[in-house]
Amino acid sequence: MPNRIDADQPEKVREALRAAHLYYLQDLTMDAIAREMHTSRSSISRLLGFARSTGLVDIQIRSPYRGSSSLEDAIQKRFQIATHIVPVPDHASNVDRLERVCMSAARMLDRYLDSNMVVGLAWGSTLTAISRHLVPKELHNVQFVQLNGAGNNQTTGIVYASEMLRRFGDAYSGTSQQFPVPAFFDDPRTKEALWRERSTRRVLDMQARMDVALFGLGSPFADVPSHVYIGGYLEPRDFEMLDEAQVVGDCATVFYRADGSYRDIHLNDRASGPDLDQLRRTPRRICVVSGASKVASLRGALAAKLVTDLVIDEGSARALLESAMSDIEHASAHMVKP
Amino acid sequence: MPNRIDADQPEKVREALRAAHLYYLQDLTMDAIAREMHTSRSSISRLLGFARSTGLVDIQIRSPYRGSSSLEDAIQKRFQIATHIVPVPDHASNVDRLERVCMSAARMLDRYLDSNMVVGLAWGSTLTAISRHLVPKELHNVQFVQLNGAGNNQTTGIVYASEMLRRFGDAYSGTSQQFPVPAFFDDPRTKEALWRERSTRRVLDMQARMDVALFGLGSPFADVPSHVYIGGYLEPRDFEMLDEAQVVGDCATVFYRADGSYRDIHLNDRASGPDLDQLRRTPRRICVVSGASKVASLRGALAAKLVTDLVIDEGSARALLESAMSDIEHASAHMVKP
DNA sequence: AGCGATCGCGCACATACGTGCAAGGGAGAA
DNA sequence: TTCTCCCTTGCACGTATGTGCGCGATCGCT
Repeated sequence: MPNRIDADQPEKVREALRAAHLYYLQDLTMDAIAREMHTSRSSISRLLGFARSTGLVDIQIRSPYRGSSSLEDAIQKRFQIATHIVPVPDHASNVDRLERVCMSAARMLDRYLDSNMVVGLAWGSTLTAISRHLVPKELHNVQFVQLNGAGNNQTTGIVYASEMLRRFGDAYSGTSQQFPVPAFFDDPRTKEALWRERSTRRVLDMQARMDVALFGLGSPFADVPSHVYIGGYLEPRDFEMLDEAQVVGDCATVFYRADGSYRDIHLNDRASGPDLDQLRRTPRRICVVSGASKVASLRGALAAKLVTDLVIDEGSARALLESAMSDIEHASAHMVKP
Repeated sequence: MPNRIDADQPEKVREALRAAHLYYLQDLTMDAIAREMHTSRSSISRLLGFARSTGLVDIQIRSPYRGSSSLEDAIQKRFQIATHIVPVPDHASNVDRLERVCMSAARMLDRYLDSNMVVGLAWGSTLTAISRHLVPKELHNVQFVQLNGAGNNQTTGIVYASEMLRRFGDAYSGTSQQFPVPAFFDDPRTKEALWRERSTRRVLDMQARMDVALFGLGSPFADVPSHVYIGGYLEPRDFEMLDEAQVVGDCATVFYRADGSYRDIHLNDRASGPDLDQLRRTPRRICVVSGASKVASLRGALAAKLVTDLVIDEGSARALLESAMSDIEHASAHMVKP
């Protein structure tokens, strides 16, 4: 868990900066720094840990302009989106994989955020995992807004959602706006009514003004199906409808098909997530995907043009490309013998 | 010494990026990375060293908006320049101090540089030291140009100057333009004549188009007097002239007084360095100073408005402020009893 | 093909680093 | 004032990391 935000202990921050400067810019050993700063080596070790975890020290990996991974390049070319591949061994468990992708995503996130931005956050296991690994950055007037409700008929889920929002707010000194509605309504008319309420409108307006949206994807076929599918949010007959409608996944509770279509999926009328047409007006839409079982869902999201920036584990990236390749083969096979 | 530039071994770079990602973004131990990458732990250690030294991993210290060091703030306010204080213990030797300031400066430098820039480099012990600690960064079409000649009546100094330029060029994939003239001419007319030559004009034109200038300062009073004063560049009667003219220091062989004046110092007619009026048209002028014995020189340079960004060791920064404070006291003492 | 030079790799050792634990010290409450 | 609680510090230990050295592979030259 990251240390408390730094604004309150100016003395400690100064010492941490000095130690960090000596360690990272002058290559001194902690021992030498301890002598210079008249304290023990272990205190310096802790001080440096503090400096890292509070973002005073910022460690970035920069791929020398796109020559880094041919996988990244290939996806970039094929789908026209910026991609970050997260190296994860193929034999890693799904939990491990998610954790590692989200840790990497969290640490790359500050490249995308800046002061005065409105940032939309989906609610789900991906976002929760990311929120645990954020590295603070000093920003002003950042607003985080929840994209989809978290409640179901058993729990409001609000504690988890608000915990996640709080962590984002803490890390970037921003404010956060909860969206205290159920993930899915039983009756679309309730949603319509609530959507006209001014308190709801405030959230929706904020969503409409987003500069960045951050989300994972759901997949009904995933080895670890997303919250949405197992949390008691949907009834058996809802699942049947999903099946009939050939849904391959969802983004913040809004469902889509393999070809990216979604407008005529009735379940979406009851979903709390943002209208995807509107989501697409957000300039940057960062999608974090972990696990090859989500590739079908991802392809749907890509077809729907929901994603501008993708963070994905290596194995899934490979699977994504392969599935795209085999499409082409099928297509051309289809063409040569009509 | 930094590793060779990375463009030539794409495989090694890819591995280094992967290792760096796993180490810095996912917090794995080198041991774990070695297992994932099927190699030995020591190879990973070396690979990470490579990644750091080639700038694939970029470690920055960010002061949370100006709350960092009150010294930095104070100098900022008093002299209207951006300042970076380098922490160095007071008892450090002059060589140590220079080395550490220059290492820090080198590692901060990439903040200032970008593609397509023209960068002027003075020639002296400060710049040579900086050049030894540069961290590479992938840029395009950067041009480095030498600001002052290096030759004297005993040696051309060209090998050292070109070595320094080469290191800059290597680190930022730029080209470099030497300035193969003596530091000081014996006869100002020779300089005038040479300055009309087209080959010289090319260099001077480039200097006129600089986006960034990087230089140390000379001081005739410094504990370790700068190259200029001990390298056999000046005759005994030149020193007398400096004394008479009340010179306190030089920037790239061009001398100035405590009040910042320099136009009427005749020695400057024979100097190879840039006209200071012209230097001041360069948008960013970064000055690196190490050692309190250069404070008088620095004050002259500040009075002449030669500096927009200052990198200085802590002790000297303190000395600079104190000297400025005592001026004010004297001034006000003068005012209360006229 | 044979030979030497050169490079990269892993081993093993020395050093540097992170962290549980107990003691010290300061702030707040009684 | 005194007691208590909590936070911070340094110690000691185990782990993680850096590096000199020797071996084997590779490349180029004759």
